Amino acid sequence: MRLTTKGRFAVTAMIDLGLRQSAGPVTLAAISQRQQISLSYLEQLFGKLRRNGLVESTRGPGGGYTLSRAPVEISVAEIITSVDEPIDATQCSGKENCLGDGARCMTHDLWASLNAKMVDFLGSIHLQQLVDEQIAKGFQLEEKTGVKRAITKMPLSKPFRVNAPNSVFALGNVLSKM
Amino acid sequence: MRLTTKGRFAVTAMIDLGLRQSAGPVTLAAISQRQQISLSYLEQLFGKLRRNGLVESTRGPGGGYTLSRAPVEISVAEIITSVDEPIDATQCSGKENCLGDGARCMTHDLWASLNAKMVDFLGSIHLQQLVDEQIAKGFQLEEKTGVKRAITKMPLSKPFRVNAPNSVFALGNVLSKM
DNA sequence: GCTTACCCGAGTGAAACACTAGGTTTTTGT
DNA sequence: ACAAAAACCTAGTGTTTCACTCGGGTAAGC
Repeated sequence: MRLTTKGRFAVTAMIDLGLRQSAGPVTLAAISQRQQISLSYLEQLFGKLRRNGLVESTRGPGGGYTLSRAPVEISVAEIITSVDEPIDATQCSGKENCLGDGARCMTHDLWASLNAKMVDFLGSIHLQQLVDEQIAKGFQLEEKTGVKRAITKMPLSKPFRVNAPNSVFALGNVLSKM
Repeated sequence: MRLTTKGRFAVTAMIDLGLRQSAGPVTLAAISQRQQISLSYLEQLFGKLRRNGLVESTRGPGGGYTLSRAPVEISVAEIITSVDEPIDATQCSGKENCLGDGARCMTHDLWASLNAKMVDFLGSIHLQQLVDEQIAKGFQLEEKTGVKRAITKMPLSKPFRVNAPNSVFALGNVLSKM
């Protein structure tokens, strides 16, 4: 599993979806505006999410995306591994005797077990929890403005570019607390 | 926090260090050979580890690196955050009102809390545990070959290049289990 | 048949990754 | 004093990934 902003975008979008899907399919255009994520980028992410069975799509006007399962049954691990599917893990991929002289490759077992712990952990956090957290923090659904698709043309404040693959899980140096 | 092979290299090297530092400082050249990590790359990583107070160095012949604390007091989170120090987290870094119309930025709180959980988790895993795990799996220290620095010139099997920033925590799709 | 919205692939600049090259400095053994 | 060993440092280099744009295509609703 890899942790980047890509994963964050996916999780964020999924929460947005979880918060609003009660009113029917949610369009990517709407998520793009609310979460300031490029529409085309969202399309790529949701393509993967759909192919991994996390969301379902309905096309045409009034269409959009819906969660294909209850938010309780979607884990953060699933979302993240869906969008950046890992290619290969260890440099000695597969082979047991990676150091030549019969010595076991430390990296192998080690990282596998650490990986398992990570997946367990992120697998234990479900979308429902994150959605609830947002509601608890004061999220309120906007009133549906009477007519469906009332505001067709809007200023549309383009999501500005962030090109940096900036770090997820940023934090001040942990050491400073010791 | 970002999870890549960079972090894995650092953790692996630190375990190697933890396993052998009882016999005095460990050279990067030795770690490089054992773990198949480029020497210069290791130097860069250990430069950061040293500046973050995780290891101490002694120069000159017979020198090398030692852990600056007991393995019980070094967490995986510290190692990882030491080598790839995060630059910036959210795209709306710092600002509260990121969406303009007073709406709070969902990403902010959300990712902060998820981050905290991750750091807590990786902070709860200590080097000692990983070292013990290796010992349990059959690790044995080589006999010190009498003379210090006995084998000066060796075949030296150069670590081969892996250039891909390949994924850490790789795993088969989680979905397939559901 | 127009609009809406999902779908898809190819391409792009910037950044990070995983190194290499080539040095300098400090310490040790002779 | 000298050479070797080791840490230290800076500046590069090719590849990959990130985050995104562009330009179309396809399915559904009015």
